[in-house]
Amino acid sequence: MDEAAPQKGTVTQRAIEEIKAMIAEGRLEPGQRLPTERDLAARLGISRSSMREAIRALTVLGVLEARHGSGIYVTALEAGDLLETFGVVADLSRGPRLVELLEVRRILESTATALAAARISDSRLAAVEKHLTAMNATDDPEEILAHDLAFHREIAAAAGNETMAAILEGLSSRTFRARVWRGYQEEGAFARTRREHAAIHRALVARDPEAARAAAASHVGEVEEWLRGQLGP
Amino acid sequence: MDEAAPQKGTVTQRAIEEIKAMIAEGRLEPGQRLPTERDLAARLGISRSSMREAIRALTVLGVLEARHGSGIYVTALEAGDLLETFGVVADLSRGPRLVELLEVRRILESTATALAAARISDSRLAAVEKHLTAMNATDDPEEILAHDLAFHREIAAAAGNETMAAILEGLSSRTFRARVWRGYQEEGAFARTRREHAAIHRALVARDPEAARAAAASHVGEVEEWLRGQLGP
DNA sequence: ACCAGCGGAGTGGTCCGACCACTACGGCGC
DNA sequence: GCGCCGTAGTGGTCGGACCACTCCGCTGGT
Repeated sequence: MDEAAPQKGTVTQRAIEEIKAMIAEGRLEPGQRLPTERDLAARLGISRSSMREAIRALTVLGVLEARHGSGIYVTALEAGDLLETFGVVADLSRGPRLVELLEVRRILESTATALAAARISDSRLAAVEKHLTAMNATDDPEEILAHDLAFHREIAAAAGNETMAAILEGLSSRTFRARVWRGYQEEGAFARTRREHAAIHRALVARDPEAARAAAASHVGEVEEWLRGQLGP
Repeated sequence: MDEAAPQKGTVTQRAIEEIKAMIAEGRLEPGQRLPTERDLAARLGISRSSMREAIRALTVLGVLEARHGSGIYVTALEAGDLLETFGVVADLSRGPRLVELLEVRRILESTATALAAARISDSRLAAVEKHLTAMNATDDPEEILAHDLAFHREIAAAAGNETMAAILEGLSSRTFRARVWRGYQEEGAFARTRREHAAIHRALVARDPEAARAAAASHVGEVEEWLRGQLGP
């Protein structure tokens, strides 16, 4: 009955909510240092072990950062910090869920590319071009993949929405791309990939959002369709 | 037994990666039960405390589920399980990042609504209608919000992409909506919201994807613009 | 006066052992 | 055969000890 100060679930869970609330309410600013583990534990009346579990959980979520010997700090709370865990989703997903993730990526990537076409700066466009040529100049799959990722990363950054860029980054996490990519490229899709990348680049140079959207959607859609085919039969 | 290998970072981090790898490689299936904390700790040659921190972290990420007195289990690894942490991002974001999140929502929600227009079943359409009328039949903001959330949730579910639905769910988490909603509706936006919801519903009934896309984009876009205005001047 | 080096205080990281709270299961009594 | 109950085993919590690292002020030399 006394809902005032009951123990909801585990004490660790309570500690997590407590710290989250402190940040949400502005009692803790990004970059600020927290009291020591021992202090925090004492304040909430729990053991240091339980408090450590709470801190560790928030560390993994990208909310806190523990510096050995120095203290615990709130991260900058940038999109990248918080959405890093998105990569875990991509890494652990399989089967139909992979297709769904690619569908989400197709939607976001096409929009991001369209925005980039309208906003991209000349210097950034040069960076995109650099990765495009580097990608076509080598046969090492590992290197190609790296430039492929950088190619799309530059475009996402040019769209001007850090949150979207962070999500796309997670959807292109190394292991995710590696798993899908390997099989896809084994079927001689290199040439097609090159054409698609070239098309995206042309649309960016032409500052043509709709062409960029179509090219990006088609690019991701090709992989999506291939993967869908892998699952069915 | 003794891994002469170098210890990358903390032992807890290593344990987290280890368990994640077990799942990614299929050594652990969804729903399967893990060895006991004491066992796992012994296998990796670390203390139970450190192993507990690893398990807690993965629990918060929605990868594992600990049942007191029973054991530790891998979750179903459904989109909802893994993307629950997405709500944390929404809750801790502020200022410009809120606008970015709304922009992402606008993109996904408009596409989801378009897909729903083409695929929605009659029974689900009836559910959407139910929430629409219930939303218009009350003046309690709390109740309106609840039906508003359910309205969009039904539509997202009808789009047939669980991953997208889970992301949208996170972007509409209670505290997120509550924070933005409150200010927005204070300015007498109820009438406008009703019109927009009605427009979305009409497009669904007409099975018109493009109309649905436009209506949804406009709906979210209105809030987005309002919020953008709140920040600037 | 200045600066390099050292050392100690304080922090997070790890480990241990004990106990509590809860669940599951099998045996006991009816 | 059924249901109750005890017990073994599990995760949850606690307190303390020690280690590894960082930071900063002090010391000693120049």
